[in-house]
Amino acid sequence: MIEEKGYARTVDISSRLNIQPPSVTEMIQRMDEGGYLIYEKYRGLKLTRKGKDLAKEVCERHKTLATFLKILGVEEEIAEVDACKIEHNVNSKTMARLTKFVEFVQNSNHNHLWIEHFEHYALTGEFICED
Amino acid sequence: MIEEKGYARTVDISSRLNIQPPSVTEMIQRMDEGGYLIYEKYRGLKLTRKGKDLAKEVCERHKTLATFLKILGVEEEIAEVDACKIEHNVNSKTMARLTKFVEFVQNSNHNHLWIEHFEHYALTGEFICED
DNA sequence: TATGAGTTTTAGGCTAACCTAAATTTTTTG
DNA sequence: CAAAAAATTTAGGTTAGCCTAAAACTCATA
Repeated sequence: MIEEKGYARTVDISSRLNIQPPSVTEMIQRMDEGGYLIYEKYRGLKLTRKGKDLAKEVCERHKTLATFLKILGVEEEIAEVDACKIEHNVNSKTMARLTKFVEFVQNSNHNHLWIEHFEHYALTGEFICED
Repeated sequence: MIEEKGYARTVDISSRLNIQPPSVTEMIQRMDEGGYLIYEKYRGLKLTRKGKDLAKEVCERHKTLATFLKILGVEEEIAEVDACKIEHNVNSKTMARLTKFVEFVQNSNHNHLWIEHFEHYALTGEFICED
């Protein structure tokens, strides 16, 4: 519904995050104090530059983490949930490393044989040896 | 110092965790209520079976996560800190997958060429192609 | 344009996890 | 073995992040 309207109401956020509307208002007020958004009571809010930058960073962290977990064979849904739990807590050097890893797997041309080998190991406990 | 004595005092725990002694006492009391340990005021405490099992599980999670991050090239210290932050939040299916991955890297006989390739990529941004 | 449905906010409350200051207990030592 | 030092606990306070119930506001429409 957010997508249709082009903006989010308090209720939209509260149902998306599975929390009650007053919690949303409260957090909006704290984000206003922190300078992440500009807020006008009952009327709406707008992200500031600072807010947008943070949002973008967290989104990217999330995407990277989720993709990463999926590469390792974690189910989509679990990967998404776990990415949420990790995205705020991890050192940025760690994130940088995970990002590199995802790039490495996704951007190189030759198909990563080792991933198939890993999947085989995860499934059977056996190592495929090519010598 | 804990290692020398064979047991931990409130102060040992508080300095290890960088929190004040009253916070330690408080948590000990909560863990007592939860059945994770048996506690005698001013005298000491002892982990129950339940407490030991949980401790063991969290230790293993920690070890796996830290090893995992180090395999990906995260610095030792950062890996340890981040492992602490993640160890309580991640789905056990995800943990299982990470465990498999660590086993896969550590137990297979042939040296994982892809890790060298990844390190090269992380360093230079270039892919090594062998064809 | 007044009203009622729906939305948003306020008010007040809860718990977890920390804190400091002060009281209590244990341990050390002169 | 008593007094001082150290460790531990209690008492009381804070903040974040949630909650419910009630008040305030908006807006469509009758």
